Amino acid sequence: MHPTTCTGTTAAVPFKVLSIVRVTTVEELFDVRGTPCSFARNNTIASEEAPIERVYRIESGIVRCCSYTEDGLRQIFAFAGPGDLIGFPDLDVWHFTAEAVGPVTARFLKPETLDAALLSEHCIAKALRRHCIGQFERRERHLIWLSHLQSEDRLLAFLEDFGEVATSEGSFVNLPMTRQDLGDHLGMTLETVSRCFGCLKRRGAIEMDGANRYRLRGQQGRATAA
Amino acid sequence: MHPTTCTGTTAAVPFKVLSIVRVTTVEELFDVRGTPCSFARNNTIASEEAPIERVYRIESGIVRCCSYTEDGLRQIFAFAGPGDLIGFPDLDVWHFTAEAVGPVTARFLKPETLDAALLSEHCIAKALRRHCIGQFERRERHLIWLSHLQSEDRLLAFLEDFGEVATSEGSFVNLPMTRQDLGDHLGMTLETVSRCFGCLKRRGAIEMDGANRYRLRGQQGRATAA
DNA sequence: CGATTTCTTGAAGCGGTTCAAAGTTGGTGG
DNA sequence: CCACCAACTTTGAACCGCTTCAAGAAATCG
Repeated sequence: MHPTTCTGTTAAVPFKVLSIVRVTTVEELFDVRGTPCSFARNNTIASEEAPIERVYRIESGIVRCCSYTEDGLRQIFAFAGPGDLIGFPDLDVWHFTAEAVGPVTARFLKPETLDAALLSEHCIAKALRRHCIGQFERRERHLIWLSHLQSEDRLLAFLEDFGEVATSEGSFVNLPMTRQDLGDHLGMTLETVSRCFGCLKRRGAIEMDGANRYRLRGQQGRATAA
Repeated sequence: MHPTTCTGTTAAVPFKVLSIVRVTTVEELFDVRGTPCSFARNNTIASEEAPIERVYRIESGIVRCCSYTEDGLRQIFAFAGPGDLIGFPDLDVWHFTAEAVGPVTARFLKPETLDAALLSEHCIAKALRRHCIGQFERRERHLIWLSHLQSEDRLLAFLEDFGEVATSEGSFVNLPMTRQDLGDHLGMTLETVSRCFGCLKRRGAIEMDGANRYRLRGQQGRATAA
């Protein structure tokens, strides 16, 4: 039907008029229509089972997306960082809990706003589909970590992955979450996480500056020989 | 824009004219436009990294969706059964391998066909988004199994889950996959899978008719006490 | 029927958990 | 500025569940 020019990256055009302008990317939509908000450390941004009244894009800080089992165990599915989206407009209720690991700033949209954009702009619909699939692939990678890597390599895989997204200051990467958080993400106890940090340091795979800042050192490969 | 009546379930209207008719559900789209095909046991339906030229809906049989790591280990993400969709139109290449566990029949569409439907029918777009999110939630449940349940409960959780979808003949559920397949799905060795079947039988949680047919027996709860 | 694959069972070894205690960090108030 | 407290991290030792290796039983197929 109406052919639409979809540019992948959009330069930050200084919009002042909100009404007529066509918004053709998800990023733009949040920039133009999103409402800023912020959360303190350990605040709950969204609760599992609660109705979805806002969908978020994180601006700064780290959010843990997790689920609590009936026996009180916690599984952290992902740590979401700046630029990441949280929530799908098509769902009625949250399927996970989102909590601020440290201070977090974000922007939110009403699901209806995003829904309307999906109807009128196929580019946005496609971008959202791809986003969903991307998350999907992340979960599958995570599954592979849990079933095929043992603790030390699991932690290393995470650190490599996290380094990609996280802002590295002076080439050290900030790790705002606790050992318990990491354990609940990687399916191991906090003690094992701590021990693995020790092993990785001794092995020379990582360097650390305090307990919460790390830097990868070269291509160290796996502890387990092929 | 054009408001469209979207009925969740569509009665099997006997269409003979393919051209003008509007197709408003994914099911209908596969029924009307899909091409039937079939695969023998252990045939590869799709290979990871290969371009996506067809998206499938399974009609009969079970398909394992998996990925092979560089060290030759296999992770089975899911066993797809009748009615399940395999492949996303938005991706260029397959992000997993799909193989027939036993004989499989399916229907396929060209991604372009589905893409076109997504553009013209918002109902279909929404249905596909929900499908994707559903798969997503499945992976997250799987993650919880892997990190918080031990082998016996993990197998039981799978058997409960699989029983939901699988066709039960005389209330026994057919389990066409091998112990190795189950192990690669549940993150344990084939020996452990076998041993867990033994434990579950002894516990009275399941009944078996041969090695590949099972039946759940009541609410047995978990082996691990709360 | 023999040949191959799949399943079951056993015994030893190892990785991660559990429980326990000490060390470290960061924030608060005297 | 230092003392104190709470939260977090590190380290140690015993224990347990799963893996590994190995052998035998059962099912499947030409």
